[in-house]
Amino acid sequence: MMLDVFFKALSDPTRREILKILRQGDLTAGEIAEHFNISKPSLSHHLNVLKQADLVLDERKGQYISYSLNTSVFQDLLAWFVDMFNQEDRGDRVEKKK
Amino acid sequence: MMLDVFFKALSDPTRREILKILRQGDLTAGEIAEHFNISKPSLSHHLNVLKQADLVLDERKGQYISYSLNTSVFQDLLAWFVDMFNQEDRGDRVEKKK
DNA sequence: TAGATATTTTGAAAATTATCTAAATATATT
DNA sequence: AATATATTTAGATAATTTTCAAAATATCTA
Repeated sequence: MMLDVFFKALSDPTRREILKILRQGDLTAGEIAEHFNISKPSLSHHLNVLKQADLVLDERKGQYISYSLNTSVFQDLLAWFVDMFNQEDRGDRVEKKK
Repeated sequence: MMLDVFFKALSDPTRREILKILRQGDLTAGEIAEHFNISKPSLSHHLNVLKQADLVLDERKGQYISYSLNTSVFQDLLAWFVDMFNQEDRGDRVEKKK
Protein backbone atom coordinates (compact mmCIF):
# COMPACT_ATOMS: atom_id res chain seq x y z
CA MET A 1 0.00 0.00 0.00
CA MET A 2 1.16 3.46 -0.77
CA LEU A 3 0.69 4.99 2.65
CA ASP A 4 2.72 2.16 4.05
CA VAL A 5 5.91 3.11 2.27
CA PHE A 6 5.24 6.77 3.00
CA PHE A 7 5.00 6.40 6.72
CA LYS A 8 7.69 3.76 6.91
CA ALA A 9 9.98 6.19 5.15
CA LEU A 10 9.07 9.04 7.46
CA SER A 11 9.36 6.96 10.62
CA ASP A 12 13.14 7.13 10.71
CA PRO A 13 14.80 10.29 12.09
CA THR A 14 17.76 10.03 9.74
CA ARG A 15 15.44 10.00 6.77
CA ARG A 16 13.45 12.96 8.05
CA GLU A 17 16.71 14.81 8.51
CA ILE A 18 17.64 14.01 4.92
CA LEU A 19 14.39 15.55 3.74
CA LYS A 20 15.08 18.60 5.87
CA ILE A 21 18.54 19.03 4.39
CA LEU A 22 17.23 18.67 0.87
CA ARG A 23 14.92 21.61 1.44
CA GLN A 24 18.00 23.80 1.18
CA GLY A 25 18.61 22.54 -2.32
CA ASP A 26 19.69 19.45 -4.19
CA LEU A 27 22.67 17.48 -2.96
CA THR A 28 24.71 14.51 -4.09
CA ALA A 29 24.68 11.29 -2.10
CA GLY A 30 28.14 12.09 -0.79
CA GLU A 31 27.18 15.57 0.32
CA ILE A 32 24.21 14.17 2.17
CA ALA A 33 26.45 11.57 3.80
CA GLU A 34 28.67 14.32 5.22
CA HIS A 35 25.82 15.40 7.46
CA PHE A 36 25.64 12.07 9.19
CA ASN A 37 27.79 9.73 11.18
CA ILE A 38 26.75 6.63 9.33
CA SER A 39 28.42 4.75 6.52
CA LYS A 40 27.67 5.46 2.90
CA PRO A 41 25.97 2.12 2.35
CA SER A 42 23.61 2.95 5.21
CA LEU A 43 22.94 6.34 3.74
CA SER A 44 22.36 4.77 0.38
CA HIS A 45 19.82 2.46 1.96
CA HIS A 46 17.95 5.39 3.48
CA LEU A 47 17.97 7.25 0.20
CA ASN A 48 16.55 4.19 -1.45
CA VAL A 49 13.72 3.97 1.07
CA LEU A 50 12.91 7.63 0.45
CA LYS A 51 13.02 6.98 -3.27
CA GLN A 52 10.67 4.01 -3.03
CA ALA A 53 8.30 6.26 -1.14
CA ASP A 54 8.57 8.83 -3.90
CA LEU A 55 9.72 11.39 -1.38
CA VAL A 56 12.94 12.13 -3.23
CA LEU A 57 14.04 12.04 -6.83
CA ASP A 58 17.48 11.05 -8.03
CA GLU A 59 19.28 12.04 -11.17
CA ARG A 60 22.72 10.93 -12.21
CA LYS A 61 25.05 13.74 -13.13
CA GLY A 62 28.26 12.21 -14.32
CA GLN A 63 29.96 10.50 -11.44
CA TYR A 64 27.51 11.93 -8.98
CA ILE A 65 23.92 11.24 -8.23
CA SER A 66 21.93 14.27 -7.27
CA TYR A 67 19.00 13.95 -4.90
CA SER A 68 16.10 16.36 -4.62
CA LEU A 69 12.85 16.61 -2.71
CA ASN A 70 9.77 15.44 -4.55
CA THR A 71 7.28 17.89 -3.14
CA SER A 72 4.40 16.72 -5.29
CA VAL A 73 3.94 13.50 -3.40
CA PHE A 74 3.22 15.33 -0.20
CA GLN A 75 -0.15 16.22 -1.53
CA ASP A 76 -1.09 12.58 -1.13
CA LEU A 77 0.02 12.62 2.47
CA LEU A 78 -1.82 15.81 3.14
CA ALA A 79 -4.90 14.26 1.60
CA TRP A 80 -4.61 11.40 4.05
CA PHE A 81 -4.54 13.78 6.97
CA VAL A 82 -7.43 15.80 5.71
CA ASP A 83 -9.39 12.64 5.16
CA MET A 84 -8.58 11.29 8.60
CA PHE A 85 -9.74 14.39 10.35
CA ASN A 86 -12.44 15.68 8.15
CA GLN A 87 -15.35 16.33 10.50
CA GLU A 88 -17.95 16.00 7.73
CA ASP A 89 -16.90 12.49 7.17
CA ARG A 90 -16.72 11.22 10.71
CA GLY A 91 -19.27 8.87 12.19
CA ASP A 92 -19.66 10.61 15.51
CA ARG A 93 -22.70 12.61 14.51
CA VAL A 94 -26.24 11.22 14.45
CA GLU A 95 -25.98 7.63 13.37
CA LYS A 96 -28.43 4.86 12.82
CA LYS A 97 -28.05 2.14 15.38
CA LYS A 98 -27.23 -1.36 14.22
CA MET B 1 11.73 13.54 19.91
CA MET B 2 8.06 14.10 19.41
CA LEU B 3 7.87 13.57 15.67
CA ASP B 4 9.65 10.30 16.20
CA VAL B 5 6.86 8.69 18.17
CA PHE B 6 4.29 10.21 15.81
CA PHE B 7 5.71 8.71 12.69
CA LYS B 8 6.71 5.46 14.34
CA ALA B 9 3.13 5.11 15.46
CA LEU B 10 1.76 5.87 12.01
CA SER B 11 4.21 3.59 10.23
CA ASP B 12 2.29 0.46 11.09
CA PRO B 13 -0.77 -0.47 9.01
CA THR B 14 -2.57 -2.04 11.95
CA ARG B 15 -2.25 1.16 13.90
CA ARG B 16 -3.44 3.29 11.01
CA GLU B 17 -6.42 0.98 10.71
CA ILE B 18 -7.17 1.45 14.40
CA LEU B 19 -7.21 5.21 13.88
CA LYS B 20 -9.53 4.76 10.94
CA ILE B 21 -11.93 2.64 12.94
CA LEU B 22 -11.94 5.11 15.81
CA ARG B 23 -13.14 7.81 13.43
CA GLN B 24 -16.51 6.09 13.55
CA GLY B 25 -16.67 6.64 17.26
CA ASP B 26 -15.11 5.48 20.49
CA LEU B 27 -14.55 1.78 21.07
CA THR B 28 -13.32 -0.44 23.87
CA ALA B 29 -10.08 -2.37 23.52
CA GLY B 30 -12.04 -5.56 22.97
CA GLU B 31 -14.22 -4.06 20.28
CA ILE B 32 -11.13 -2.83 18.47
CA ALA B 33 -9.57 -6.27 18.78
CA GLU B 34 -12.55 -7.82 16.98
CA HIS B 35 -11.52 -6.03 13.81
CA PHE B 36 -8.17 -7.76 13.70
CA ASN B 37 -6.70 -11.21 13.55
CA ILE B 38 -4.10 -10.60 16.18
CA SER B 39 -4.07 -11.44 19.86
CA LYS B 40 -5.29 -9.01 22.47
CA PRO B 41 -1.85 -8.46 23.93
CA SER B 42 -0.62 -7.44 20.48
CA LEU B 43 -3.54 -5.09 20.10
CA SER B 44 -2.85 -3.70 23.52
CA HIS B 45 0.71 -3.05 22.45
CA HIS B 46 -0.45 -1.12 19.39
CA LEU B 47 -2.89 0.89 21.44
CA ASN B 48 -0.08 1.76 23.79
CA VAL B 49 2.10 2.96 20.94
CA LEU B 50 -0.73 5.16 19.70
CA LYS B 51 -1.23 6.44 23.22
CA GLN B 52 2.43 7.29 23.65
CA ALA B 53 2.18 9.23 20.41
CA ASP B 54 -0.83 11.08 21.77
CA LEU B 55 -2.86 9.88 18.83
CA VAL B 56 -5.50 8.23 20.97
CA LEU B 57 -6.90 8.82 24.44
CA ASP B 58 -8.02 6.11 26.81
CA GLU B 59 -10.54 6.26 29.59
CA ARG B 60 -11.50 3.47 31.89
CA LYS B 61 -15.23 2.85 32.10
CA GLY B 62 -15.80 0.15 34.65
CA GLN B 63 -14.40 -3.10 33.34
CA TYR B 64 -13.80 -1.59 29.95
CA ILE B 65 -11.30 0.87 28.62
CA SER B 66 -12.64 3.16 25.98
CA TYR B 67 -10.37 4.49 23.27
CA SER B 68 -10.92 7.62 21.23
CA LEU B 69 -9.08 9.63 18.60
CA ASN B 70 -7.11 12.58 19.87
CA THR B 71 -7.61 14.93 16.97
CA SER B 72 -5.84 17.84 18.58
CA VAL B 73 -2.41 16.33 18.18
CA PHE B 74 -2.75 16.27 14.44
CA GLN B 75 -2.20 19.95 14.36
CA ASP B 76 1.40 19.28 15.30
CA LEU B 77 1.74 16.86 12.43
CA LEU B 78 0.14 19.27 10.05
CA ALA B 79 2.54 21.93 11.24
CA TRP B 80 5.41 19.63 10.37
CA PHE B 81 4.12 19.23 6.85
CA VAL B 82 3.52 22.89 6.38
CA ASP B 83 6.97 23.63 7.67
CA MET B 84 8.57 21.02 5.44
CA PHE B 85 6.98 22.41 2.33
CA ASN B 86 6.71 26.06 3.05
CA GLN B 87 8.16 27.73 -0.03
CA GLU B 88 9.01 30.93 1.83
CA ASP B 89 11.32 29.03 4.03
CA ARG B 90 13.17 26.95 1.48
CA GLY B 91 16.76 27.64 0.59
CA ASP B 92 16.42 27.21 -3.13
CA ARG B 93 16.07 30.87 -3.87
CA VAL B 94 19.02 33.30 -4.11
CA GLU B 95 21.65 32.07 -1.72
CA LYS B 96 25.11 33.17 -0.87
CA LYS B 97 27.74 30.74 -2.07
CA LYS B 98 30.05 29.16 0.45
C1' DT C 1 42.76 1.71 -20.93
C1' DA C 2 44.37 2.16 -16.14
C1' DG C 3 43.61 4.48 -11.98
C1' DA C 4 40.71 7.49 -9.16
C1' DT C 5 36.30 8.92 -7.27
C1' DA C 6 31.14 8.36 -6.33
C1' DT C 7 27.67 5.42 -5.34
C1' DT C 8 25.24 1.10 -4.86
C1' DT C 9 24.77 -3.88 -3.96
C1' DT C 10 25.72 -7.97 -1.21
C1' DG C 11 25.85 -10.54 2.77
C1' DA C 12 25.97 -10.73 7.59
C1' DA C 13 25.53 -8.99 12.43
C1' DA C 14 23.16 -5.93 15.72
C1' DA C 15 19.13 -3.50 17.12
C1' DT C 16 14.34 -2.83 17.15
C1' DT C 17 9.58 -4.18 16.74
C1' DA C 18 5.61 -7.39 16.47
C1' DT C 19 3.69 -11.24 18.06
C1' DC C 20 2.34 -14.97 21.05
C1' DT C 21 1.08 -17.55 25.50
C1' DA C 22 0.77 -17.29 30.32
C1' DA C 23 0.29 -14.62 34.24
C1' DA C 24 -1.17 -10.36 36.58
C1' DT C 25 -4.41 -6.51 37.54
C1' DA C 26 -8.82 -4.22 37.70
C1' DT C 27 -13.64 -4.16 37.87
C1' DA C 28 -18.23 -6.36 38.11
C1' DT C 29 -21.53 -9.77 39.68
C1' DT C 30 -23.38 -13.28 42.50
C1' DA D 1 -15.44 -13.53 49.18
C1' DA D 2 -15.44 -16.22 44.87
C1' DT D 3 -15.93 -16.23 40.08
C1' DA D 4 -16.25 -14.14 35.58
C1' DT D 5 -14.96 -10.63 32.18
C1' DA D 6 -11.81 -6.96 30.18
C1' DT D 7 -7.44 -5.50 29.64
C1' DT D 8 -2.55 -5.12 30.42
C1' DT D 9 2.15 -6.76 31.66
C1' DA D 10 5.95 -10.15 31.40
C1' DG D 11 8.90 -12.91 29.04
C1' DA D 12 10.19 -15.26 24.98
C1' DT D 13 10.52 -15.85 19.99
C1' DA D 14 9.97 -14.39 15.21
C1' DA D 15 10.19 -10.85 11.85
C1' DT D 16 11.88 -6.59 10.27
C1' DT D 17 15.09 -2.87 9.99
C1' DT D 18 19.52 -0.65 10.50
C1' DT D 19 24.07 -0.88 10.10
C1' DC D 20 28.69 -1.99 8.46
C1' DA D 21 32.69 -3.86 5.64
C1' DA D 22 33.77 -5.69 1.32
C1' DA D 23 32.85 -6.12 -3.35
C1' DA D 24 30.64 -4.48 -7.59
C1' DT D 25 29.25 -0.84 -10.90
C1' DA D 26 29.48 3.62 -13.15
C1' DT D 27 31.78 7.60 -14.58
C1' DC D 28 35.71 10.60 -15.06
C1' DT D 29 40.57 11.81 -16.09
C1' DA D 30 45.17 11.17 -17.36
